[in-house]
Amino acid sequence: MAHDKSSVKPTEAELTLLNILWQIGPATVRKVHEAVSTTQKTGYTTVLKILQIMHEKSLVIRDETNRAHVYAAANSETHTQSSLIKDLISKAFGGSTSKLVMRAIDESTSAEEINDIRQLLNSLEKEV
Amino acid sequence: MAHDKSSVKPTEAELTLLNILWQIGPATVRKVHEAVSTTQKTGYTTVLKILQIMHEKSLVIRDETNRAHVYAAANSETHTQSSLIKDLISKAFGGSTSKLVMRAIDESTSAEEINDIRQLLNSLEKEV
DNA sequence: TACTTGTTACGAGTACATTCGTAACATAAC
DNA sequence: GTTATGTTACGAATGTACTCGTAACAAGTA
Repeated sequence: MAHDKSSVKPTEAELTLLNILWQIGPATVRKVHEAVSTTQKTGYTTVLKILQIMHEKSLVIRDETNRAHVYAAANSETHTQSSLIKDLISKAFGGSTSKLVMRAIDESTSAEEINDIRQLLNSLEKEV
Repeated sequence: MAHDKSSVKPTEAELTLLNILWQIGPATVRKVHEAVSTTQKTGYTTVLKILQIMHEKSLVIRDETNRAHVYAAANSETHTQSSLIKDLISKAFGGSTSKLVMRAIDESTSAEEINDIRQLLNSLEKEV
């Protein structure tokens, strides 16, 4: 029950590795370590250990066919993003999605970003 | 430098207490504990200790005039919400605000919520 | 003054997150 | 078969979050 798939919130270090796995797809520890090393200085066994813990938590799946195990994210990026957003909405926005959206748009200084959001809204208007 | 005002991200327990302080305004430990007790079973000294830690981190300010100190959130709810959103955007949405907004809207099942967001978008369209 | 009440301060224990060194192991190269 | 290389597994150390019991203290009450 404790390590139920949907109830596990990845930690910060775990989220970093998930981002890499979503980007490059299933990968060995070595590949993940190479990728993470471009932005941080983290030891190889640290990456290994975190992936092992994530495996215990079912945050990743692991193919043990070859000697170098191949890790992959257990959940899609979309699914994880949704769950992180829901968590933030409930803890900091009183459960109100629209409040979060408004606050996010307040932060959006880039014109391109605003355009993206505007287009999204337009398509929403048409659908409903 | 470590406890610079803007760089401190409240922990989960801290955010719970901040929510209470934003709601009821400046309050003693007793008041905060009473409020938190309606939804959780947390000891009085636990609330006290967390408020003391938050004071060290400058997440709250404290009036020591009376024997029972009066605590208040150091930053506005809006400011804190913005900083939490920025954090999430950078860690789980590749820095893209619009991606977060889209994902948030995907989650928004309530018609009322969607209406709120639509109105927000309409006002945005007019402004720009 | 002694007692009761309510408060802050302190310290310790538990749990989790993160780090990495070392050992154990498998496989390939020689 | 021995060695070198690359891998996983294990365990320990550190730091942070959270919890609460107990002590110390302040102030009113009898």
